[in-house]
Amino acid sequence: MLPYRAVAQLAVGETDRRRIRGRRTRQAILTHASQLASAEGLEAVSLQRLAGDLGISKSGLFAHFGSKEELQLATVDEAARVFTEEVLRPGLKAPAGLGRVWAMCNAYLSYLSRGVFPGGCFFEAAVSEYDSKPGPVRDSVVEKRSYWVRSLARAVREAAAVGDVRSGVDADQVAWELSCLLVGANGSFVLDGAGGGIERARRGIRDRLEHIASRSAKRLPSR
Amino acid sequence: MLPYRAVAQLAVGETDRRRIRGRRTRQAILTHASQLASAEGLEAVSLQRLAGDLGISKSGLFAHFGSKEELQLATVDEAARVFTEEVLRPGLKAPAGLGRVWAMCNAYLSYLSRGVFPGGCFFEAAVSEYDSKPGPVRDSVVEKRSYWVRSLARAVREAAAVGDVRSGVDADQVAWELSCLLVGANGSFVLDGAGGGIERARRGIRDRLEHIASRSAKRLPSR
DNA sequence: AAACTAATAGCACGACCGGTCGTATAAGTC
DNA sequence: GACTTATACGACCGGTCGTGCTATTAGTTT
Repeated sequence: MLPYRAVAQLAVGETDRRRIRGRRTRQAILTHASQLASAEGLEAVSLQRLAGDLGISKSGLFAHFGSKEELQLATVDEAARVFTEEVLRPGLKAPAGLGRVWAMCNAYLSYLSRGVFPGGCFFEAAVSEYDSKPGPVRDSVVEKRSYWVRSLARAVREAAAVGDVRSGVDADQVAWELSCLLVGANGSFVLDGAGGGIERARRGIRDRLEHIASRSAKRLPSR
Repeated sequence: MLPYRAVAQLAVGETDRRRIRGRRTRQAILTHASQLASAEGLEAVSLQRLAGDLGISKSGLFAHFGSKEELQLATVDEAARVFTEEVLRPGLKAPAGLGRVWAMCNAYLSYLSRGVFPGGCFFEAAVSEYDSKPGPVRDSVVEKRSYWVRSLARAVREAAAVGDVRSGVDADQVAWELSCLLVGANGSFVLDGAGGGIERARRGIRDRLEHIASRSAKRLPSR
């Protein structure tokens, strides 16, 4: 591996402005940290490991964050940025209705199967790692995950508002069940790699959505 | 070959207090270790922590197992013993049919809400902790968890065999979806303590079972 | 009571952890 | 040129980890 300086300079080029180099390094750290954390857990990402992988010194890395916890929080934020880009944004492009709910679920399943994070969904891994470790990291992770489930619930309510959903359907219950199937897909995907769980989840979600669809709702696309 | 005296001691069995003392210590260690691991993860159960909690020395504890991995494997086995007693056995008491599937799911939900393990289901915690850490511990945990899902699938097939299930239903798909809802209940229970997720899961599972029930199937009890 | 042995304790090791410190270099400013 | 600030390095600290070696305690046998 090239020494750090060579890499940073290659990346930045000749029009070197101040602070750019540090930012690049920081971004490289966070990218690698979030990938690693999805697979091995946030706690397993030690300063030493991270610095070794990136070919920089532990103390140099440390100086970017000031504490382990700050590094972890920044890693979570980076993962949230990726999640927004890879799941929320494409899912919300679909027009409101059951089609949007379906698109959001498929965006999540695609994000899994494309291996955006090598260890499956970053937030599922982080939530189950931190579920009983109180502190800022847990708070951040839980909040960001719950935002996703709330977005699903909102999409279901919007679908009801545009007349896609039969009356008497509990939107929060539906969203909760959908998120269970998505989490299950993540689990199966992580455990046995293949896409079996993802197809199972797609089938289950389609069933569930067709079951609550009103007669006037459009048919769901195949994916 | 054992010396004759050792054979004699083995024959006397329970009346030998020397062996008893060691066994009781070992059992106390494993009970505490499995409880702790469900809440904080298997890796967080260090010899130091465990010995401190139990008021014994680290090396004394260590001598019972010979390695950290052996301790972890024994802890997993202990958790499996508890799971069998608290979930599988009561669930399988119900006669074959959809009622048994319902009973198994309810046994699991009861095992959650009674707090048999303080950190929710031991195996869900362990699986997500070890999903990308190859080795004997992962193998053991994954095998025991998949045994539970296979048991669910078998119960669904039995229900079909006794005529409780409409034709054309994919038993493995149903079992997979049920396990997703149960896992979701565990997640909600661990995250926000209350029984909201458990009731959500019960509702979802009941819906799902009624949806696949044949006309001849008996009504499900309230729980 | 002495001998024996399983169970437990004491102690030290090397590896790794997060974190601190002083120092060196590179780039921008005066 | 000298000065400033951002950036990274190497050496080191106290602490925890799993583990091994040796001593001690307690219960049984003779």
